[in-house]
Order: sequence, then structure tokens, then C-alpha cells
Amino acid sequence: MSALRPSVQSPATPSKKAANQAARPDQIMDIAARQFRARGYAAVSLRDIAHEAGMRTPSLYYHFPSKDDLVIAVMNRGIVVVRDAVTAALAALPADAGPSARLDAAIRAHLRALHALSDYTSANVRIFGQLPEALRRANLPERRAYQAIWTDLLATTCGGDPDVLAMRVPLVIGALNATLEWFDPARGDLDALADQLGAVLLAGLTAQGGR
Amino acid sequence: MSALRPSVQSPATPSKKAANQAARPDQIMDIAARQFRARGYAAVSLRDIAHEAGMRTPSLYYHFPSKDDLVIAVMNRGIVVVRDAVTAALAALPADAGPSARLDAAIRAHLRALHALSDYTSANVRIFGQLPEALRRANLPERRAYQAIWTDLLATTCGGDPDVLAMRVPLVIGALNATLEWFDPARGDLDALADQLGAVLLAGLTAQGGR
DNA sequence: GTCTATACAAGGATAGAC
DNA sequence: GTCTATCCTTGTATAGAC
Repeated sequence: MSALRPSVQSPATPSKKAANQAARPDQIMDIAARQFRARGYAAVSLRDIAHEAGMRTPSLYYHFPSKDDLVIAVMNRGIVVVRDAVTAALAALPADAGPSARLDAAIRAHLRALHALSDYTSANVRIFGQLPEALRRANLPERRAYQAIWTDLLATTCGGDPDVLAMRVPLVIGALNATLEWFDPARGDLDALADQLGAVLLAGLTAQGGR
Repeated sequence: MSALRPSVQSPATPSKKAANQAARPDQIMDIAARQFRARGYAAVSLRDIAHEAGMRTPSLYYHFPSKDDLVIAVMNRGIVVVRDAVTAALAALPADAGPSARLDAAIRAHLRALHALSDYTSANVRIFGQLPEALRRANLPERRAYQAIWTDLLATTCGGDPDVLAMRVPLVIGALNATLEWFDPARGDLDALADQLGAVLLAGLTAQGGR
């Protein structure tokens, strides 16, 4: 499946179309992600994607065996991107950064991936709930791997209660993802959003831990 | 439009099929709400709804002029139900209840409407983002009226900053609604969920107010 | 790699009988 | 109020030429 395709140009093949033109499959995925993000899963047909790519529908089948495969590839990349972003943000922190600083950095990285960095990640969050069961299941391994990062982050601020932790991980990720439904980065300041969410969540989560 | 249809049996017409059988349009709406909630907007066809109602597709058109009208009716009722629930919960509070107590009561009422009370409300939250623009717009008046309640509730805990308030209203509602994507009332305790969300949000929102 | 032509299924909707 | 029959559109997918 498309998980095997390299998502970055191999430096071993720099000759022809250098860095300006993405590989065709990547270009198709870019278009698909943007349209899924904007209009939802069911509303986007292969016709629409092909048209924006300047080709006819059947030509897509040369690059992807089916719509399902294309969707799965887009969905998986969406999680990979946000996971890489959060991981990088945490790695960039000074070694002695405390739990609150790490949590704050993760919140900002996640929000930035969602609203500024990647159509893949925002498409993933927007359409996950619209997918048929089989497609959703295909994305679960990636999602679980990403959740593990947050389980780590939140473990220190919840008093060691595993039941509380098990609720807080989806609670926090859900609150962050929900911003996609109401925050418009073109009309509001992304930093102000991160300030607000960081302030409310940090205060709420570190109040004492548990209940 | 269906907004004109009474949603409760008129006591003036108690004769025939008393209280055991809902009016046909209400029965159809019940089925539609449940299916939309479970499987999303695009995945539910009129065939599916008609089949569960024990009729053929064209028979639906006797009760609703189009699929759009049916969906709009379901969506609007979903907001009416949660608004009534929250309003009732607030009215049941002692007159001297403080802002925190009022906020806590609203959080619990909203979560209960979402997870236990109404397929209409949960269907609304689940499929709103999947609807074509025109249908979404049809639900906005109801949504705005409901948001006004939360604007009132949150105004006291945000230090009077209108920008902060404008972000916190969708932030809180979004965090509550997001529970629909991960919390399963059949496997978890709804009260425990409300405790967690109440604790985190109350602590976070009342920390100081603003930033 | 991309095209034209086409098969095939599914969904919303209407006409008109009963 | 509900039915059968049917129309029309749209969407995924395949065959085979270029």
C-alpha cells in the first residue's frame, strides 16, 4: 500500500524535476487533503480531485488503486505530521523543562499543526468521524501511537490515577481538535488561541490532579 | 416547514392512538436522528430510514417534502432539546447559586443531553460538520440562541474581557461536544465523566480569568 | 501516464394507482 | 397514507486505445 511510498524526494534522484514539482502521488494527496478538510469526506469525489489535478478520473487509478487507498494514505500522513511536530517541539525544549512547560509546548505544536502547518492533520481530524468503519480502523494504529505521547505528558499531572489519566488524554486532544470547528486562523490570532487553551487547560489539569 | 409541526401531542386530541404511538413524522424523525447519530449524514439514505419505519422510500415524501427538510427538522430539535435541558437545570438551582455552581450544573446538563437524553442532540453535534453549507446555515439561529446561554454563564468568570469570552464559549462547548467522539456511556460512568470535565474546566476557567 | 467510452450501483425524487 | 414503477444524477471503477 501507499505507506511504502517515500513521502520525501529521495536525494538519490535529484536529476529531472528538482525540488519545484512534487511527485504526482504527493500532489494528488495534497489536493485530496485540502478538499477533504474543506468539504468533508462524502462531498469530495474522485472527479473533484482529478479535476483540480488537471486530469480525468480514471487517471487517478494509475497512482492509487482505489479511493479507499487514497483516503487511508492521507489520513495516516495527517497523524504522522502532527506527531513529528509535537515530538520536535518537545525535543527542542531545554533538558530541565518541567511537566507544565512540556505540556504547553505540546499544546502549541498540536494547534499549529492543525491550523497552520498541515492540511493532512486538519483533514484527518475533520473527516475521521465521517469515514466508514473499515477506513477508521485503518487509521487507529497511527492514532494510538500519537496518543501514547500525550499519555506520557499527562501522566505527571494527574496524581497517578490511571482512570483519570485514561479520560484526560482524549479530553485534552478532543478540546484541541474541536478548535478546528470554530477557530478561523484567517480572522483570529493563532497565538492568542494557544494562550487561551494553554492557560485554561494547564490551570485545570494542574489544579490538583484527579478528584 | 416542519418547525410549525407540534413536537408534543396536543392534549386537545387524545382520542385515537393515545400516548403509546408517536405521530408518524415524530417516529420518522426519531429513526433518522438515531441513524444519523450512529452512522453519519452521508451514510444514511432515505431507503434506510424508510425501511426501519416499515415503509417504502416514496412514502416518506408524504411526511417530509425532501431529505433536506427532514434533516433540518432533526438538527433544530437537537438544539432545542439541549437548550431546554440546560435552562431547566439552571432554573432548578437555588436562587443564590454562584457562578461556579451554575457553570457546573450547565456542564452536567449538556453532557447528559449528549450522552443519555437525546439522539437529536448527539446527532446534531455529530453531523453538523458533515452537512452542506446550506443545511448548516439553517441550523445557525438555533445554535446562536443556545450559545447565548453560555455567553451569559461564562461572562462572570473571564474578567470582563470580551475577546477572552468570545473564545471561551466555543472552547467550552467544543470540549463538551468532543466527548461524543471518545466517551461511551455503555462502558464508562457518565457521572465520572462529568466530574472530570467539571473539575478541569472549572479550575481552568476560574484560575484568574483571562491572561 | 493519460485518455475515451462505458459498465454498474446507489441515492433522491416524481407520477400515478390503490 | 402507502404502494409500484420509473427517471435522473452522481460516483466508483474497469477496458482498452494512444
